[in-house]
Amino acid sequence: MVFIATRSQQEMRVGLTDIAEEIDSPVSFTSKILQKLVKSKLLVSLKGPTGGFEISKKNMDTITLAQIVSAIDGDSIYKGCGLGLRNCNEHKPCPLHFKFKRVRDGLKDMLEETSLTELTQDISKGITFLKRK
Amino acid sequence: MVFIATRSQQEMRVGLTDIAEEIDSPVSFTSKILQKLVKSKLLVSLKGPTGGFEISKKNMDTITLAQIVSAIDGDSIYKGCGLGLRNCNEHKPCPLHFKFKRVRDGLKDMLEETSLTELTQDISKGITFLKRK
DNA sequence: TTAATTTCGGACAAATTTGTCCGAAATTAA
DNA sequence: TTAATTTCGGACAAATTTGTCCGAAATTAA
Repeated sequence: MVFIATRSQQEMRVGLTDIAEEIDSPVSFTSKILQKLVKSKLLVSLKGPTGGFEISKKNMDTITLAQIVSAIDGDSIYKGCGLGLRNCNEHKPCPLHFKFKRVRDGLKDMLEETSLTELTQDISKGITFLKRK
Repeated sequence: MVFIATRSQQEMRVGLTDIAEEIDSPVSFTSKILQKLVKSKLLVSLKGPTGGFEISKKNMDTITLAQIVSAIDGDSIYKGCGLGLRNCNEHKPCPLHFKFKRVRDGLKDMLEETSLTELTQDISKGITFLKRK
């Protein structure tokens, strides 16, 4: 998504093969994940020659990492007891409940507060990288 | 481990079947995990009638959650890039590197700072629970 | 010594996640 | 209209994780 976003900012559409290559992921497998993102409306795909994937600039600002994660893996990361107990809840907490909650909320907050544009900007500023050249 | 620890504090040894039942986990599968913990010396097992598992009190204080996690799953949780990139490191960070590091270090610190006795004490105080009765 | 009880270890099996293949559908440009 | 190019979708396959089975080994108590 970060790679597509950087290209979209340059008004460039990017093909499946380029994406897969950039992130070192199998083409067909990458395709499956992109399909999920398209279904979740986080991404637009266009078929045929000159086709590929793109993210509209307006969308880019509103897309958070949390949305991307949910689109791909569902929201199972946010659920469940740290010890895997079925009966654990706020009222009957397991021994790890509150400490675990603190860590998980940290992850949740990070994902919800980080936008796609934010990461994309760091790339264009040259302070972060997707692939060593 | 928490369950065994609470029993060990009462000078009681506990059998595989009791452990599996308490944590709602298949007996044989539980057995495999306990074997790993025994090999890592976090736990002592005794065969034969009146046999079972126990944790020496002195060990209990020194055992951290991090040790337990490492014994079962290895230390893969502490490694790897948040975006799954191979070339990501401090010097060539991926866009998520530092934010991800913060969250993961949060988990790492929590696991390293929490001792088994600590969780066990909360149980005996009745402020946390392993199984709803 | 013997029978009962318990963990151990290895070989499997089931479930889930990750990855592959290929024809169909859609679209572009000539 | 046609050929080329691209994503889509479903059916599979491989790899990994989770779970099962069962005989062997060890130990206890009678």
